[in-house]
Amino acid sequence: MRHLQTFRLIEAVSKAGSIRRAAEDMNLTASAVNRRIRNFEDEFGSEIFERLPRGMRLNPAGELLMHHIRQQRMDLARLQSQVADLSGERRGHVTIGCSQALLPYFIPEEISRYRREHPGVTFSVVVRDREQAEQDLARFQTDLALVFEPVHMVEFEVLHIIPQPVCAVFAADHPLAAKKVLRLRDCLAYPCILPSSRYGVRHLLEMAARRSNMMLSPRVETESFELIRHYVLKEACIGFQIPIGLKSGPGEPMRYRALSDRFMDGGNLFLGQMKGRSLPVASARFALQLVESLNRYALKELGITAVT
Amino acid sequence: MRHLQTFRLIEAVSKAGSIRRAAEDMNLTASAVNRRIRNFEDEFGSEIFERLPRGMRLNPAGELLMHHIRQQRMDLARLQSQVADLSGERRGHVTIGCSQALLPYFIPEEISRYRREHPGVTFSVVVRDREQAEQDLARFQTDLALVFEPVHMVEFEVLHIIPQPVCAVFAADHPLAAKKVLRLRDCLAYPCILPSSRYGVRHLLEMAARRSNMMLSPRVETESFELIRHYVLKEACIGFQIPIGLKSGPGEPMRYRALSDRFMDGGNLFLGQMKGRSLPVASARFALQLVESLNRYALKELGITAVT
DNA sequence: CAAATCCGTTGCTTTTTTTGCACCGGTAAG
DNA sequence: CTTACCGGTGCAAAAAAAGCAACGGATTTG
Repeated sequence: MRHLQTFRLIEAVSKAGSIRRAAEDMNLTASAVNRRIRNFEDEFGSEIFERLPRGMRLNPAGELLMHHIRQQRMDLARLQSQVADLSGERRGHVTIGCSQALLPYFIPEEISRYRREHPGVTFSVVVRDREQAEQDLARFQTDLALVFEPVHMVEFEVLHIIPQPVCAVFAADHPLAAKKVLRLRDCLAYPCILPSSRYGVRHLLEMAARRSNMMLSPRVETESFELIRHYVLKEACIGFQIPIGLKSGPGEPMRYRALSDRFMDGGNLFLGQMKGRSLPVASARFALQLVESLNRYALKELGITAVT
Repeated sequence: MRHLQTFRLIEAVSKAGSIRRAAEDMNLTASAVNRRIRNFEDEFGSEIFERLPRGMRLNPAGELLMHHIRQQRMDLARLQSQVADLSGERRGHVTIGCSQALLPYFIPEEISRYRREHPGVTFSVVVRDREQAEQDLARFQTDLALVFEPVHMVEFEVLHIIPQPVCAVFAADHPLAAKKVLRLRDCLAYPCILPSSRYGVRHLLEMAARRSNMMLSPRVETESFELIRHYVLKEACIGFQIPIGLKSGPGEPMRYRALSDRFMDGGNLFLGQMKGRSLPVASARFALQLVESLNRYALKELGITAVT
């Protein structure tokens, strides 16, 4: 869009850190970029960059402006989405940030189901840990976030919550498979593989271990939930995950069971958006579908009628 | 601001009803305006005007866009206000729509008090009945509205409420001045002067009259509260107003007393803004001061600690 | 029914704005 | 010191926008 060019330049400069680099990125000369920004600052009534000897950096006014720009851009996108919706054709693009646990079953199923009804809608799925997911929302880089135990920044608006206990994961022939009730202590008797510390599951495990005076000493520590799921099939060890990312059944080589331990808190899976934003039509509808599906899941798998 | 020129043109066309008239208003030729709008429609992805034989009119998409434009413009103004505030100098402009009753005492006092502390802030006061006041808010033409008994559209966000009983107003030498308790029936025994029907006071009076099987037959009907206040001094008749627009005291030639009648409901004075808007710094602070003052007023004059 | 009026639109020229290029002065690092 | 990189500026070229004049269509008016 033509009249937003100046905003794009400002963003480019703020990202590149200098006019010259930004100019290169945008296929312009430094002088053109320089002049546009100076003109804008004049009209705006205030400088928005600090001129450092090595380049430019947004000053506080610029930070405010940057937020306005992103907001404005998103508003425009939503508007266009509404207008497209007005003419009957349901088109649009949904960007969702979600944690790894949703990747194997939940998210693919949901997207495919949504696209079955609205083939004109496309999706971007970005995998983020709970902290990044919220930052992305605040920067308008995603429409929705579906994360386990978010850090709960102020700008996160919760659309739905379902509980997710921490589950132990092991091969079907593992000794623990015979036990009816699993405590953390039982699991730690065996070697284990854990997600790294920035994930919610690890956090909950650490807290439980501390409270019951135990130590977590993983054989393997990893960022990848997928690795965990596959690793427990190779070596007789215990992994930990949340149930929404797992599948049970007689044919599955893997078993899982929720930990039942008075020191072990369960976590929650949050669906949320940027506070106060009104989402594009497609994203809003997809969020509605997610809420409904999460409810159905909670009822079926957990026997719970979730709140909100 | 340069890059908003297209938006201004769109607004002008929508207001003027034709490209040619809009072009004249904006000191341009029709062809220039026409081309800008067509270009914008191309980029936007949808037509925003209906081409009628006698001119142009916004279509639904255009209406949505128009709202976006106004919102966006206001956001920018708020941003600039914030930035100005950042650099220490408190500057800005407050636009408030209010009903006539606030004009003689309340609003002048409040504005002058605010400006005593922040001389850099300027004000626009527009006098509106309750319906217009809310429309202005929705069109981002005012920041705040202070009105008696608004019609309560969905977009009105209430910032504060204080109750205001309907009061009878008469000359100090009027027979009613002797009575301790005033009922509507007492007043209607005398000739009266009433505000016209779109005002809240008249509305409440009508309802009370209907419920008690009486008729309102005003000698004079007027849009002007000021006229009412002065007229009761000339002819021995009764006017009706709300107390915040009245002044009592031994030196005053005029008396007023709240109607105490089981059929007569009191009304409320509402301070509100457009739902979901975040106001410019100056307007937000002024709203805060108004809330505080209204509270003080309610406590002192009405003996009430108001809610919210 | 025809003339007049008002509308949006378009080809072409002119004006204005924006960009590119070359270069300046200044700061920081090697 | 030299080198490299930075933001800023004067001037010419290029691109975008505006003005002008005219066209075709629809409505109103005489």
